[in-house]
Formats: sequence, C-alpha cells, structure tokens
Amino acid sequence: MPRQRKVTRVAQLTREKIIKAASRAFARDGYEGASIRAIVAAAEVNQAAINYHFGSKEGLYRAVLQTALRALMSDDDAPQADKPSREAALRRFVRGQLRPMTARDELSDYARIFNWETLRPSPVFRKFMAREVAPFLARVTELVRRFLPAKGTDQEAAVGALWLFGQCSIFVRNAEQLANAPFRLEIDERFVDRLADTIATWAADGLGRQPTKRRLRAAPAAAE
Amino acid sequence: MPRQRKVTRVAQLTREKIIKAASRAFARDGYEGASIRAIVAAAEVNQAAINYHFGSKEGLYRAVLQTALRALMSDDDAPQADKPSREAALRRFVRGQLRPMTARDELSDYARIFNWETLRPSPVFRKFMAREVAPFLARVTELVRRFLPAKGTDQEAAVGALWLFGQCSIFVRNAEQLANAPFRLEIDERFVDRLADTIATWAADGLGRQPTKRRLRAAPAAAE
DNA sequence: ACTAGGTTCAAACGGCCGTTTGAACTGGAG
DNA sequence: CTCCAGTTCAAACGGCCGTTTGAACCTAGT
Repeated sequence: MPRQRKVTRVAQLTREKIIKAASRAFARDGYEGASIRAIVAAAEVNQAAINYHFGSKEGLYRAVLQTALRALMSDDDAPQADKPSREAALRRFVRGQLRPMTARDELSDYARIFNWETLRPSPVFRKFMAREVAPFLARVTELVRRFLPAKGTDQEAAVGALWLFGQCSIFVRNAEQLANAPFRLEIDERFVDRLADTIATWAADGLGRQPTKRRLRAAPAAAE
Repeated sequence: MPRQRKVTRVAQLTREKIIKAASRAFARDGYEGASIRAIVAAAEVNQAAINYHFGSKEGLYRAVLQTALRALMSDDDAPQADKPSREAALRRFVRGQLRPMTARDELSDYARIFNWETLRPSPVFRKFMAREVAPFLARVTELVRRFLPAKGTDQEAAVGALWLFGQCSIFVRNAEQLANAPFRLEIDERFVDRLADTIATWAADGLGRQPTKRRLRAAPAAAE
C-alpha cells in the first residue's frame, strides 16, 4: 500500500483505469465472481498493481463503491426547474431508476453493483456503506411522503420507498430477458419512457389511498 | 453417470440428501459461489457422488431447478374456497410471494435460487427453464388482467405481472437488512401479514386506473 | 455362499484464484 | 545529470475449485 507520500501522474492514471475496469467487472460478475486477472487484463495493467494501489481486492471494491456512491448521489442533483409537482417528481424518479435498461455506461454499472449487494451484501458493503446509503433512501422517503396521508408513520414511508424501488428494479434486473422468452418486448428509449409513465401512474394511484382497515383481509394467510 | 439400469434404495437416498444440501447451498451462495465440497460436506456424502449421480455440477443444478419448479408449481394449487374476488386473489398472491421473509424452508431456498437467476441467468436456466416458467407467469398475468381495463394488451398485462413481482421481491431480497440499518423493522408473521395488505391495496388501486394519456408526462425524461 | 454390478471412497489432477516477492524501470526534485 | 522514491513487472506461492481415477465396498439375484 502506498504510504501516501507522493503520487505521480501516471500512477493516478493507473488507478483510474483499474477502477473503471473493475466497475464493469464487478457489475457483470459480482464481487466474488470478478477476478483480478480479468480486471487487470481489461485495464491493461500489471496484476500486482491492484495490491499495490488498493492493498487487496477488497480494498479495490471499497474504492469502486466509493466512486459509485459519489456518482449516484451527484447524478440526481440535476437541473430542476423550481419545485415540481409530486407527480412530476415521482415520474422523474422512476425514469431515473429505469435508466440502466437502455444506458450502457458507468452509472448503470454502479446500479448493477448495488443490485448484487441487495442479493448478497458483501462485508465491505455492510460496514462501510450501510450508513452512507441512508441519505439516498431518505430522499425517496420524502417523495413517498408527499403521497401518503399526513399521519403516515416513518415506517410506512420507508416501506413505501422500498416498494417504489422494487417496482423499478425488477425491470432493470430483467431488462435483458424482457426481449426474449414470453415477453418479446422491444426495449428502447421510447419503451422505457412509456414504462416510466405506467409505473409512475400506478404507483401514484396506489399510494394515494391508504390501506386503512386491512380492506383486503378477506382471504386467510396463504402460507401453510 | 448411472446408465439408468437399476437404482438401489440407498442410492436414491443419497441423491435426495445431495439435492437437499445443494438447494440450501445454491440459495445461499448462487450457482458459481456454491462449492461441491461444501455441498457434499453438508450432505455427508462422498465428493465423487455428485459426478456419479448427476454427471457434473451443472447436472446437479439442473436437478435442483427441476425439484424447485415442481415444488413451486404445486405449492399454489392450495385449497381454494371456490372463486375468490380479484382483491382476495391478489392479496393471496402477494402473501405467498412474501412467505420467504419469515419461512426458512426448502420453498424459500427455491425462491432465492430464482432470485439469483434473475440477476445472472445461468446457461442451465436459460436453456432448460425459460419455457417452463412461462405458465407460472401466465397465472399472474391473468390475475393482473382482472384489474386492467378490458382492452388491455397482452404486453400491458405482462408488464403488470412483472410489476407485481417486483413489489414483492424487493422485500424478500432485503428482508434480512430491514431489521438493521435505517429501517429497524421487526419482521414476524404479523408484520408480513400487514405488509401483504399494504402492497395488495397499493397495487390494486394502481392497476385500477389506466395510465391513459401519459398523465404524468409533465417532466422531461430525467436521464442525462 | 457366490458373484456381478451398482455405489462409495480417498487420493490425485490440472486449472484458476488472490497475494507476495524481488528485481527492473522511471520521473521529477536537487 | 544524478539519484532514489514511487511504480511497474514476470514469476512464483499456497489454496480452493470441479473432475477423474481405480480400488474397495455393499447388496440384491442366483
């Protein structure tokens, strides 16, 4: 590990090449599935460079997560024409979440890395990121709250936020398979735009009403 | 591979022990993450048994997927008091999807295996399962159709089905983390019951209205 | 009781993994 | 220009992986 004395220009460039290649690899194969050898080959860098610059594979992953989080946070600070309506804000959020369905850039790599983490959180993620994701979630919770009745609890809003994430993420995760199989959807920008409309509308109408008195509790629990 | 001449009782028992242990391992670690050595240790079986009985790791995985699909299909043929209302049917479906949040049995293992497959479909899954999952999806599509306006296209119904899956699966995938972090939810049967009510209500109200004229199209596309 | 064939077993194989090593190289301050 | 800290490099290490091997071990049919 460099004793943080000096870093030459070329060394900094090597670091960036590695992080870029590692982001693609971790997104495609997950943390354990991605191999150092594949990363250094893509980055056109010597194998020992990773341990030299990041200490270990885990250290590299930590650096990638840091980069990813920073990019995702700054991404949705996009130019906003003053206060949008709650519906417009919702639609905007959904469209943003759906972006990786068509985009093939670093941001969609980052999104996919976080998808791996939700299926099997790595130790790095648990320790280092758990608190850093909180503000990200808080913003969505606030959005959801604008739809919920005034006396909604924090818990309800958080559940609503997660619910909203889920509606988007399943399309992102299965985007590739939507083209084949029983769906046969043609996924382009237009389709994703329409999909965002649909989801935003459905979600808004759903949140609009409160699930007061277990209105659907007619059927007994399905499990066992 | 056994030439399918005879199979002794003990051999059949060995197969079942292996499939059981393999289901847990594949659910926990994914196909590539699960190791033969870990599986045979859990099954208390010799390492070569897997190649003997199933030909290869991939053959074992195929057998597990077969077992999983059969179990999941027969599971929701549960006793039904004649035709339930569409709301009751929806609530029942959601509760069934949420079941692995509390249950810790083979069925939740199977569900988790399919979750791995949505993030990174294995070759086995693509070839062998793609068509077999179609009828499973068809049932949900029919359920969704009962909410959509009459002239809804097949595509809309399929999107609605996927949308419904997404709302449930995110809670299942993150069940463990809902207890910690910023959520601090206590996940027990009661909570999952209430969550199923909430999701079913939100989903029903969302599907109830049709996203006719891009009502939310006020904001320009968020991407870029 | 004998035996043939289905099944189990311990050991080894080659291959990929993350990491370490020590020598060779370079770029920028003096 | 010199020189040395910072950086790159090829090679090797031990460890885990899936698979193969051939002998040992049952077990069911005669």
